[in-house]
Amino acid sequence: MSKPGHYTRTDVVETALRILDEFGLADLSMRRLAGVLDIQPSALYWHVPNKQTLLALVADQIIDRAAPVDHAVAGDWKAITLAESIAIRDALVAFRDGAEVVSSTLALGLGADGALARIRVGIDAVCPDVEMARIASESILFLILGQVWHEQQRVQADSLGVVSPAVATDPADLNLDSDSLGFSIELILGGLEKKLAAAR
Amino acid sequence: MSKPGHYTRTDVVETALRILDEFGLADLSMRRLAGVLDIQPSALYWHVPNKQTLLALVADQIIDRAAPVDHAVAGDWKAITLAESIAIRDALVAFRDGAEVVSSTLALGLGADGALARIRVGIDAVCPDVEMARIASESILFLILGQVWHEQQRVQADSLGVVSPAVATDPADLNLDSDSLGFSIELILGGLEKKLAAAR
DNA sequence: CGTGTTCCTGAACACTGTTCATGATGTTAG
DNA sequence: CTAACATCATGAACAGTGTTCAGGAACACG
Repeated sequence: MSKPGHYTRTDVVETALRILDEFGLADLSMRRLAGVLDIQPSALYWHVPNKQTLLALVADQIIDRAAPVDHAVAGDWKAITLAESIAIRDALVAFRDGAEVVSSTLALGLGADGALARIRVGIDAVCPDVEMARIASESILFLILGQVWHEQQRVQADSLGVVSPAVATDPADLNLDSDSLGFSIELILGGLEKKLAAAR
Repeated sequence: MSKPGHYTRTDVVETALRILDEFGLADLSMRRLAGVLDIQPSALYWHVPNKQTLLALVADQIIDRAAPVDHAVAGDWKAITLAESIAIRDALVAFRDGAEVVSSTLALGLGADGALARIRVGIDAVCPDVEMARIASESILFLILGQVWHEQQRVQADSLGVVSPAVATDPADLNLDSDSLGFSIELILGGLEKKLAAAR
């Protein structure tokens, strides 16, 4: 970095994203971000009203970078929803502390709505009750966020050497966790299918 | 407060719990806690190694105060699991920012394991696959935490007057949210029942 | 040339969690 | 009764945090 000229809002968000990925959310401070950009901390407040909305923009970036899903190749509505969910999971895993950032942004209602929208498309196609569809897709989103957050926090705890090496994160467990997320989503989709059949 | 004598660890945790409930997590600082106890902030570090474990103790208190469930009166395993889940939800709702405190404590693996244990009892009774039972109960816990966290954050946002009054929290919505949590848990339990039937 | 917008400086405010040497209690042992 | 000890607190300090604000360079437009 240390470009001499002026910065744009996009530059600030992208740099924040890099700091987040390299050093984690705890080390993503306004002063550090300003330092990397070779700028005074106060200068950041021209681009962004406060840190919370900065984090919301970061969260949006994380979600927006989730890989697209080809619905034709995926299959039926359950396969589509599952594929979209995995895509979002992968996007969260791609950045350090991604789940925590998106979680709090979502809780504050400041953005990252794209995630919910992508989960909903497959469900809306077969679920006429919009309230039911909302609850089901929100449930899946909570599942993803909770799981990935838990996983990422455990990785960080391991790297700090707090946990005994016997239970430390085995690389093989990551695939296993991906499977377990798929399994829990299948639980919800199976339950939803049952409800839909009963309603008809 | 402002008792002259010495304090015990329980006193500290209980006072923290009261501050949390009255002013929220953001206003629960070590200095404020010390101030309420009429004590220097450094004195807290005799009772507790750091703030994180203090919050873990607070989280444990929140979970421990969840109302017990009479399994005989509840019904089958699904009814038991649902009743336990609702009990935990109510415990989280009982304290301001309760879901956020328990969430982060759980993510850090510092406590609040009682919640997961209570959700598991009904599932373990019918699910022989322990891995499957673990995933299912964790899913339900994530669902509860995500939902209540979202709800509590929205209430706080409303009280700050950030949101338009038209979408502000209607007291009637609280029951509705309780219903929606029950519904999403039923989705998982229904899906699990399906998987169990298929396995046999 | 002057006016206005854009982006940034530098200092300050009011906090935060945490550490450390010191000290005042009260209990227990010789 | 006195000496030792664990218990619980003090007060100052350190190193950070998000945020505000008056001011100042650099550039574009008419």
